[in-house]
Amino acid sequence: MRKANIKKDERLLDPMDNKSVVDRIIARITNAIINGELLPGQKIPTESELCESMHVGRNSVREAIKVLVAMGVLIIKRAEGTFVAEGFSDRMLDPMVYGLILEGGNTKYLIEFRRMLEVGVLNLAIQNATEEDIEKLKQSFDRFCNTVRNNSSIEEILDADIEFHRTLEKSVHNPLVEKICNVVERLSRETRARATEQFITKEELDRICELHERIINVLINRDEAAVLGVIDDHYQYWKDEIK
Amino acid sequence: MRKANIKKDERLLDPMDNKSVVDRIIARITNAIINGELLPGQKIPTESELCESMHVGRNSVREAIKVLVAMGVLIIKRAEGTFVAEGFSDRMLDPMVYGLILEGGNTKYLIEFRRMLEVGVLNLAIQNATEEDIEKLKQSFDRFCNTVRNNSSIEEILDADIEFHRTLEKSVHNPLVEKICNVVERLSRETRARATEQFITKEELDRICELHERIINVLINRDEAAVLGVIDDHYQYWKDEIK
DNA sequence: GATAATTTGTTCGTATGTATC
DNA sequence: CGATACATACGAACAAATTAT
Repeated sequence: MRKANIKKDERLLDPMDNKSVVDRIIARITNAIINGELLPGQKIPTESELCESMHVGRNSVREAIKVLVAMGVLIIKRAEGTFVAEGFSDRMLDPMVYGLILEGGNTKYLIEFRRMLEVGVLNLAIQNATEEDIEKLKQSFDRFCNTVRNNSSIEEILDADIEFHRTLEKSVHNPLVEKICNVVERLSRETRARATEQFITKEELDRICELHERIINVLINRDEAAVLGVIDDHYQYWKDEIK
Repeated sequence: MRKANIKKDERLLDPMDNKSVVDRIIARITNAIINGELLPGQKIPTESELCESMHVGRNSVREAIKVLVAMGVLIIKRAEGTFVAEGFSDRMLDPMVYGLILEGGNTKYLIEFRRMLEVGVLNLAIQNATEEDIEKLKQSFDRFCNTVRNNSSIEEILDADIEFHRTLEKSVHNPLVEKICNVVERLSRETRARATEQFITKEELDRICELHERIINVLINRDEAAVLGVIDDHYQYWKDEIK
């Protein structure tokens, strides 16, 4: 009956007036988490208890919990209980993955975003990386070069490349940034595999090793001014893949 | 019986061997979307049909659909059917929101990420913005200055600021970047509100107008070298809010 | 080690609300 | 208005997994 007609886009947590029973349960649980009633790692009431306390059916409770589990907010341990997750979860970025797929496989936007992320990561690494981080990065670089010069398959080279970038991202010391980079890398892997097939000549492989070395040098010298140029050169290869 | 024992971390879509009935249904639907069997905007089979074709209970189908709806992958039109979403949905980033909350309200990571995004946005805008975009941004800047100098409330100033940044982000012409910035802005709004209360003196307000103007100038002059400095200055204010 | 209790997983049946024709 | 199709919601029952006794 009541038309509500709230402002409009003030969603994003706190549905509150969503008539759906399931949504109300979701809101109730998430609010409890936000308010600190439910702390990370803590056990939430059993399904039956939630049914009773909220006067709703068990199936509705289950649907609500399932949603939160899929989002990575709750973790179910069967026959033991349901618990609030602690910190980030991989699956929190899954919906973004679906979004990219539904966006029509437009890899252009993804590649552009990835480039943006890499620039940001290098900038942040310049600020936050420790000497130990840099040491690890050097080791990662050596492994990458060995892989490249060892006549490895594209898959292996790509893995080594990703490992290098992961190490770099770790040196930022920001789990949020790390998780997002993670997903973007996995998503753009196929595109990169196709792009990588093109510069399989020895000279190009040498050159890409050199580019990685330049990244390390920029980091060591904390040379912010050089960041954009390095990443741009690094991207020049598969830039043409953008259709 | 069969233990499968897949490689390892090859999750991220394609669970496939998850014993859970609900997860299998989710996998089936998402795979159909990825393979192109189900196209964006298309209607998926009814709950009953899915029950029958997969030999599972109706509740399991409902739980699976609920999950995908919560992720923004499916859209239910009551009494009409359930449809595959087209493109991004705001709720695809909700899980990230929860992730930040569970990460212990550590706003440091969020602010750092936001700063990274702004640098990236400005860089991309320099590459992609049209003259028309810049014109719109100037208008947005004027509105912002008027709001600031009109003795407005913090809320109003913040809204005007966000509007300015939204305009800037639009000029990047990348929906993925736009969506992510969107969410990050909404998330960091509270933190910024607290920070903004501190520099309420007239001189500071003038200065923040000037900073916005500098952003525009950097864009007009396509001055990539100045990007980092501008954003850093822009952040100097609420940098101390990082605890 | 075996049994019982607890808790989640799955299914079925049924009734209700809501939109379309 | 009625008929139909579909989603929403509840309740009951049994299966499976884990823990505690």
